[in-house]
Amino acid sequence: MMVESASETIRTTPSNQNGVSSLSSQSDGGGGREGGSNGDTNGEISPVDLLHLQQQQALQAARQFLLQQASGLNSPGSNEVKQSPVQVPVSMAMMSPQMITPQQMQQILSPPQLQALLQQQQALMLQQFPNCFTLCLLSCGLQQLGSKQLAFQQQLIQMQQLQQQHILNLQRQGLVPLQPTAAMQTLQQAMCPSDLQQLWKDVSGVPSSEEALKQAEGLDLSTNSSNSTSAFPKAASAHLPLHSLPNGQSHTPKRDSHEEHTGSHPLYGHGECKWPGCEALCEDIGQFIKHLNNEHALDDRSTAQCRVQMQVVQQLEIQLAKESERLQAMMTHLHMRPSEPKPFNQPLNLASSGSLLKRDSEAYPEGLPHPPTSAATPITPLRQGPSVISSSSLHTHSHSHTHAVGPIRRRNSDKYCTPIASELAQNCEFYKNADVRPPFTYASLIRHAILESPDRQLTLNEIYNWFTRKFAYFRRNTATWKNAVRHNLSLHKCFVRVENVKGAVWTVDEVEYQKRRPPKMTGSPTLVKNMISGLGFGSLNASYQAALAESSLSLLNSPPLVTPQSAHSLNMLHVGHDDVSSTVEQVNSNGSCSPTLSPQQYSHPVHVKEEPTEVVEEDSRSVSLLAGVTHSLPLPSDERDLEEDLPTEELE
DNA sequence: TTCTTCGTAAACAAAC
DNA sequence: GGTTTGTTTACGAAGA
Repeated sequence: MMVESASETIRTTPSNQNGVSSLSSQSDGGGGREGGSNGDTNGEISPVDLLHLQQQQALQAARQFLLQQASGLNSPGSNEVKQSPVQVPVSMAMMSPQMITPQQMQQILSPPQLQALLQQQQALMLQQFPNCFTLCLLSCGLQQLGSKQLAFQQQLIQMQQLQQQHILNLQRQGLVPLQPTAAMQTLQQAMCPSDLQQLWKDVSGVPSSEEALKQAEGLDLSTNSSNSTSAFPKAASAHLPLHSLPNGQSHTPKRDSHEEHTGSHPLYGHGECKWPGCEALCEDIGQFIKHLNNEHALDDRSTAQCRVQMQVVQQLEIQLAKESERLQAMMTHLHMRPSEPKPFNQPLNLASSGSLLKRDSEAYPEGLPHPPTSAATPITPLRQGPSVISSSSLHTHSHSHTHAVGPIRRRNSDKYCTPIASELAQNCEFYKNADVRPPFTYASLIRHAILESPDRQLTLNEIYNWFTRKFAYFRRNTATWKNAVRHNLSLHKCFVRVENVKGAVWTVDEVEYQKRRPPKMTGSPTLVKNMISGLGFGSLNASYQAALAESSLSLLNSPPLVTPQSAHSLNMLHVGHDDVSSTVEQVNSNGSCSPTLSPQQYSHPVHVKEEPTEVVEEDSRSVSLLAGVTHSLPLPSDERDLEEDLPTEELE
C-alpha cells in the first residue's frame, strides 16, 4: 500500500516539468513564469538582447571566416561558387531586419571590438542562467555543465542557422569564393586534429573526415575524446554516419545499415534534416542519409559551416575554461578541495534532467540545489533525480517506491547541499515558483523558518505558511508534508514547544540542533581541524568540510569565544551541517532576497513573546528554553550572545 | 552487517 | 462532530 501510494505521488509529481524544458524555455527567452523572473533579476540582458547578440556573434564568426577567405579571393575556386541572383533577395529576405550585415558590422566595429563582443556574448550566455548557475558550480562542481552545454548547443544551432544563411547568401552573391584547400587549411589551423575530431563529435555530432576514414578502415578510435566534455554520449557519436569522405567515398554500408536500423541520427529528426539551415524533408533515415551525402558532403559550404561552428564552440570552451578557473579559485578560497575534472555530461544539481542525468547521487560533488540549477535539471535533487537541482534534479532516480523524495533529499541536504540560508536566499524566487522540492530536511527547513522569524518562534500554522510561501512544492500534498512537519517538531528535541497565552509556538534549541551532528566532530577546535585535514577533504562534503575548517579557524581566531567552558559547545555549534551553511554564508551570501542568519544569529537565544504559562518539561528542552528565555532580547549577533548561550550546554 | 538519519504513513489523543 | 495540533510507532531507504 505504501509503495503504491508513494508511486502515485511520484507519478503525479510534476517535478519533471521543472526540468530541462522549464529552464530551457527560460534560456530561450520564453519568459516562463519563474524563470523569467529569475532571468530578469539576475541577468542584465533581455532575451531580445541575447538574441541580438547571438545574431551578432553568428555574423561575427561568419565575418571572420569571410575575411580569411578574402585572402584567397582570386583563387580559381571562385568559379565554383554558385551564383543565383534570384536567390539572393530570397535569402536576404530570410534574414531578420534587425540583423546587421558583415559589412555593416565591419564598419561599426573593429575586429577587436567584434571579438570582444563575441566574448561578451559568451559570458552573457552563461549569465543567462539564473544565479543557480553560479551556485551550482559552487555546490556541484562542474558536473552539470554538460547539461548546460546542451543548452548552449541549442543556442548554437540557432546561431548556426543564421550563420549558414548568411554564408550561403554571400556565396550565392559570389562574395565568398571558397577554395577547398583554403577551407581545409583554415579548419586545420583552427585546431589540432584531436580537437577537431572532438569538436566534430561534440558539436555537430558528425565525425571528422579523418575519423571517418579511420572508422571506415575499422580502426579503433576509442582513445579519443579524453574526458569527453561533450554532452553527447560517445555512443551517439560512435553511431554517427559517415556522410562523406575526403576521397569521395561515402559512408560504409555497415554504418548505413546501422543508421537505418536504429532510425536515429543527430542530424535527423521529425522527418527533417537538422543540418543547420537545411530543414530538408526526408521521409526516412535512408533518404536522409542520401540527402546528407548529396547535400552536405565535405565541400566548401559544409566546411565553412563547420568552421563557423568550431569558432563558436571554441569561444564557449574558452569561456568554460575561464569559468572553471574561477570555480577553482572560489573553491580554493572557501577551503574546498579543488574539484577534479569531472565529466560534464553529468547533470547539474538542481535539477538535472532526465536522460542525461546520472542517477548516481555520488555524481554530485556537492549538490545544489542546484535547483535552480541547470537548465537541464530543474528538478530538485531530490526526486527526480533529478533535480536539480536536485536539483534534481538532479538525478533521474528510478525511485519506484516509497520514498519519492525523502532519502535523496536528505543526503543531498546533509552531504552535498549548500547552506540552506544561502541556498534559499539565492534561489528564493526559484523555490517560490518552481515545483521543486528543496534539498533540505524538514528539520532544517523548520529551523530556518523559525529562526527567520522576527521572534525566533512560530506557531505550527505559521510554519505551514512559511513552507507554502517559500516553496511551491509544499503547496500540494499538504497532508503529507504537514504531517512530516509535525512529526519532526515532536521528534526532534531541538524544537521546543512553548506555551503562550495565545497558544503554542515552536522555537529552536540551537544547541540541541547542533548536537544532532556526528559526535565524531565534537572536540577541541584543533582536533576538529586536524580531523578535517586528516580526512584530506575526501570523505566529507566539500562545503561541509570547508565550513568545518572555517569554523575551526574562526574559533581559533576568536579567543574571546574559546573558553574552556565553552569550547565544547562552540564546537558543537559549528559542526552542524546547517552551521556549515551559516558559516559559509558569511563568506558567500551577498545579495539575497531573504535575510540570512549568521551562526551567532542562528544560535541566538529565542525570545519568547510571552512567558510560558508553565514549563512542565524538565528535560533538556526546558532547560535550554529557559536559558533562551532568560536571555530574551534578541540582540544583534555578537560574541556576547554566543557566550551567554553556551552555558546552556553545560547544564546538561 | 549494524546503526543512524530521514521521510512517510498511520494511529491516537487532546485541544479547539 | 469535525478539524487542528501534537505525540508516538512503524517501516523502508540510504549512508556511514
